[in-house]
Amino acid sequence: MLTDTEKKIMNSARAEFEQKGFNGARLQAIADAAGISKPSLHYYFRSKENLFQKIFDEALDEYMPIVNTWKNDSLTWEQKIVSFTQELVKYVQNGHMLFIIREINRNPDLLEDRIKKGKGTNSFVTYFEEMVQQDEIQQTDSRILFIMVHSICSFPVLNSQMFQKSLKLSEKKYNELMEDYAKVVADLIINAIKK
Amino acid sequence: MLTDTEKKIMNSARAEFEQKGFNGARLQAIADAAGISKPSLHYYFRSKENLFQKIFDEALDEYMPIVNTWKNDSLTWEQKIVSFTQELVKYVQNGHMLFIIREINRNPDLLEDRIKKGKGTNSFVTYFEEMVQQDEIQQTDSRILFIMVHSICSFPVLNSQMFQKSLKLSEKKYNELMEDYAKVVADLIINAIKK
DNA sequence: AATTGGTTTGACCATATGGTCAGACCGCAA
DNA sequence: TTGCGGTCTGACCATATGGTCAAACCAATT
Repeated sequence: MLTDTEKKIMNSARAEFEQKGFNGARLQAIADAAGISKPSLHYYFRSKENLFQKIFDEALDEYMPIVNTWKNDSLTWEQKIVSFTQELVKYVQNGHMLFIIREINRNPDLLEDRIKKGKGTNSFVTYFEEMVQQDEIQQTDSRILFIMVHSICSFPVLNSQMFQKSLKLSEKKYNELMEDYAKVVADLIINAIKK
Repeated sequence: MLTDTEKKIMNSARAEFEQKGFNGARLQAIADAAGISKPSLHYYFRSKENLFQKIFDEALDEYMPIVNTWKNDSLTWEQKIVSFTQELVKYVQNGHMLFIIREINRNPDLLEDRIKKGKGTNSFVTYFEEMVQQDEIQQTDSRILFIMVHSICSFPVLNSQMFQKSLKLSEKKYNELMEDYAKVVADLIINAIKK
């Protein structure tokens, strides 16, 4: 269990690391935001590296907890796709996607270490494999579908700044467009793979 | 025109900044890689900030020089999509996409400044607008199509590490899959928007 | 009141890093 | 040869930053 102080530290550390990245993050800033002194940081978490590991691990743990959609047998495959895309977009919007990608790129060992530690990347590959078996779906490589759906849902959030400028939209307008996007895109995907 | 030394510096600076990010990059490392001394860096480029700006601007300039596809009138719209997706995937693979996204996220002013400086983000929005007019295409929001196509092509490259682990593929196998991906995905997009 | 164990911090250290400066180096024109 | 403009660098500086340590603080126990 985490003490009160540890929670405060984790919270401000998460904010700092996510916004600035490992290299940009400052322990002093984390300490200040948590309302404690720098030595206290080291008292609870040995080092910057160690604190970062905790935050990063946590981010990967929380990566996509959207399993309900797939387990719900009363949904048709079309409904599952609609629900999944919407949930995924929503998830990425509040999530740690860019943080994870950025830091993995900085240091690929982060993923390797984690896999060695047992915790795999909990993916939804199998769900896609099953879905593609459906009679009404044309023959499709489930892996390609898997990658495509994730891309469609994640990238517009990651790259929002560029898209906003390209389309000359305010942040508000862009977010409005995103709501449409999630719906329209699900239909397009369904349309694309339906026989 | 750039002197020989300036070119060497730009090259090693580009490599360093792209791999480590602004905060992770070290001027000493750039100087070493260029085979010159640190003061020489400051002689040619006033400061780290300034050198970074040059590299970043250049990266944005080179962002997607794939205009030929669209200007080629002998191609059907289907062929254009096929060609465009393949070119785009190829571009992102060698490109600076993650670098750009990472740094914009670190400091959104980077984009703002550039737009104020006149250089817009050269997008392909208009091409999509025109294409969607086609009779054989069902009514589609060109902006959504624009975002979707870019996402499909860019994200698999950015997030390659995660996808590799999720799908339990070696880097080699993943790159092979990517070749299929570019083709298959074009068909899926066409299928999705065709009447 | 005194002791003890866990918690917290001011003061400090070693190192890394961006940046500066006086002077060396070098090709070339006078 | 000399002088000059441009190029280049060793030595140095100021500051930021991760990390340490001895001492203070404090609640609970005896």
